[in-house]
Amino acid sequence: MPNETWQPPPVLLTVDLVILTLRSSTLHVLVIERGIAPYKGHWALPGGFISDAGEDIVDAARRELREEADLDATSLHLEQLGTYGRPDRDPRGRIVSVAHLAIAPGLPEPEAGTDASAASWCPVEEFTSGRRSLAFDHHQILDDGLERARTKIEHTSLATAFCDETFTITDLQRVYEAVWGFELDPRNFYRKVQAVPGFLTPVGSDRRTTRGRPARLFQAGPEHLLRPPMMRPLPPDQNPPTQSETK
Amino acid sequence: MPNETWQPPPVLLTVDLVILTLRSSTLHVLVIERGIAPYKGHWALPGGFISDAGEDIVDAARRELREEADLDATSLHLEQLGTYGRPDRDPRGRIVSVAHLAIAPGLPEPEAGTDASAASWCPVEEFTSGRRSLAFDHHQILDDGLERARTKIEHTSLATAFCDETFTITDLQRVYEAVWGFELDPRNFYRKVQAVPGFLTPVGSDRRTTRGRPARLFQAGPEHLLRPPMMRPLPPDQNPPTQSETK
DNA sequence: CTAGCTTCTTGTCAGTTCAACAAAAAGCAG
DNA sequence: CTGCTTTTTGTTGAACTGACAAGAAGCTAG
Repeated sequence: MPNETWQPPPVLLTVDLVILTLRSSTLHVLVIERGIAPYKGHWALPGGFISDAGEDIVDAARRELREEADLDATSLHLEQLGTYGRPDRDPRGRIVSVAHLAIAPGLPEPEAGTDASAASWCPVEEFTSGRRSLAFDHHQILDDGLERARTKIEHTSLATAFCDETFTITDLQRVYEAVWGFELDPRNFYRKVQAVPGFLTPVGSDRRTTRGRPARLFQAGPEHLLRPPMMRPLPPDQNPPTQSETK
Repeated sequence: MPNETWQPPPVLLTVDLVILTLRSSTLHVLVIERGIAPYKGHWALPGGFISDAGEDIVDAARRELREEADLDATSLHLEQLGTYGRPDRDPRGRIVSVAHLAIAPGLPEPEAGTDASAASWCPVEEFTSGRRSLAFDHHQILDDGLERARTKIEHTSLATAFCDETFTITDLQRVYEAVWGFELDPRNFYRKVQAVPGFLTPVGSDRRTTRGRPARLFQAGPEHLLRPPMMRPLPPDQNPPTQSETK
């Protein structure tokens, strides 16, 4: 019970970033090699302290995005993921981190930031498989970010955030396949995405070609919520009882 | 750029709670009348400061749930909603709040807690309609909590958290209707929920009755993710173009 | 104790969607 | 032109959806 003299204990606030992108059809996350203690020399998610008492949290996330990844937050998707405050998560003391999820299209190779000795894109599979590990509770944060991405591309247009301004339907399919981790039928995918009102806007008869038949170009449509959603099939180990079988 | 002497600014951390329940088929939220400044005498969401530097955030939420609402957190749904840290959100200074969403079944009339002069269930419609207002940015938090509930009962079993241990399918339908704000066909609803594998487990031939034919009793099943999801129909103002019309 | 009322449960049926596969279209390389 | 790749359009049977009818199982009133 708080008495008259009790004062709430102050904590230090950081932002951490799960920045995802697609490189050669594989899902990558941006990680840094820590240049300072604790966990010096280990891999970690980019992030840092709130810079001053007047800085909004999302502004801090945007700033770190710029400082540590040289990415412009105005052009890419950024959302709050969750707040991680286990008392023992940081050996320096009570440090609470507001994690964010960022989705970036394409490519630019990142540069080392202020307190990171190296920053690089790494396939997420390196971490989910356990081959590489992350400092602090960043493994948990990454898992939560991936799960958020997996479920959110089901019923929102988030997948378009992985693509450039204009893209083909096959480009979009690569996003779904990389995030979900299995392949989809191109013919059914092709019609399904176009059947969702407001998901995609065709950009005038423009096309682009590499090897096969040229593909139509689209851009993200006005609708953020996908109805009907792009439901991923259940894992193949489950035998889904159909409504008729159940009766 | 942080120099050698720079120290991250400490902030004060609070937890706030959006506690939802159903009373006579209407969605209610628990609000308190603030007993202390700021906003003394205004309505607000229950919440409070982290009690000490070693308290985990979710533990703080559980504690506030007990202190301010006399609810046992072990038996009800509690999840993190989001973190609100606009620099000007609290006139006392830089106070960051980790909001949580709690779902409670039924009934007990709450009692006034430590720094709340009154606590009571209030229909959410009072706030969403603008008839009543909330202190701080709690209106935003409530809106976010409601939206989270609306979308989450679509593809998770969250709706069962509004019900008692055992419940009828009509009970469950009332939850969906209250949260979504419109009525559903009982006959289609009846079969739809039972067609989702793992959503409901029938409890042995038990029944219960008030006026009509006795209804079967169920309890929450083992599955947390609903496949297929309980999709709400789109708002009636939209004319959904069918796939065949689109072609 | 039967008629009527309420609520729960099962049936039915047409329109729509979905997944799997075939096939056509459109470019390029040789 | 022939073959190869990739994109786009068709087809088809099974499954799901939403709207509604009808039966089942209690209670209450007369």
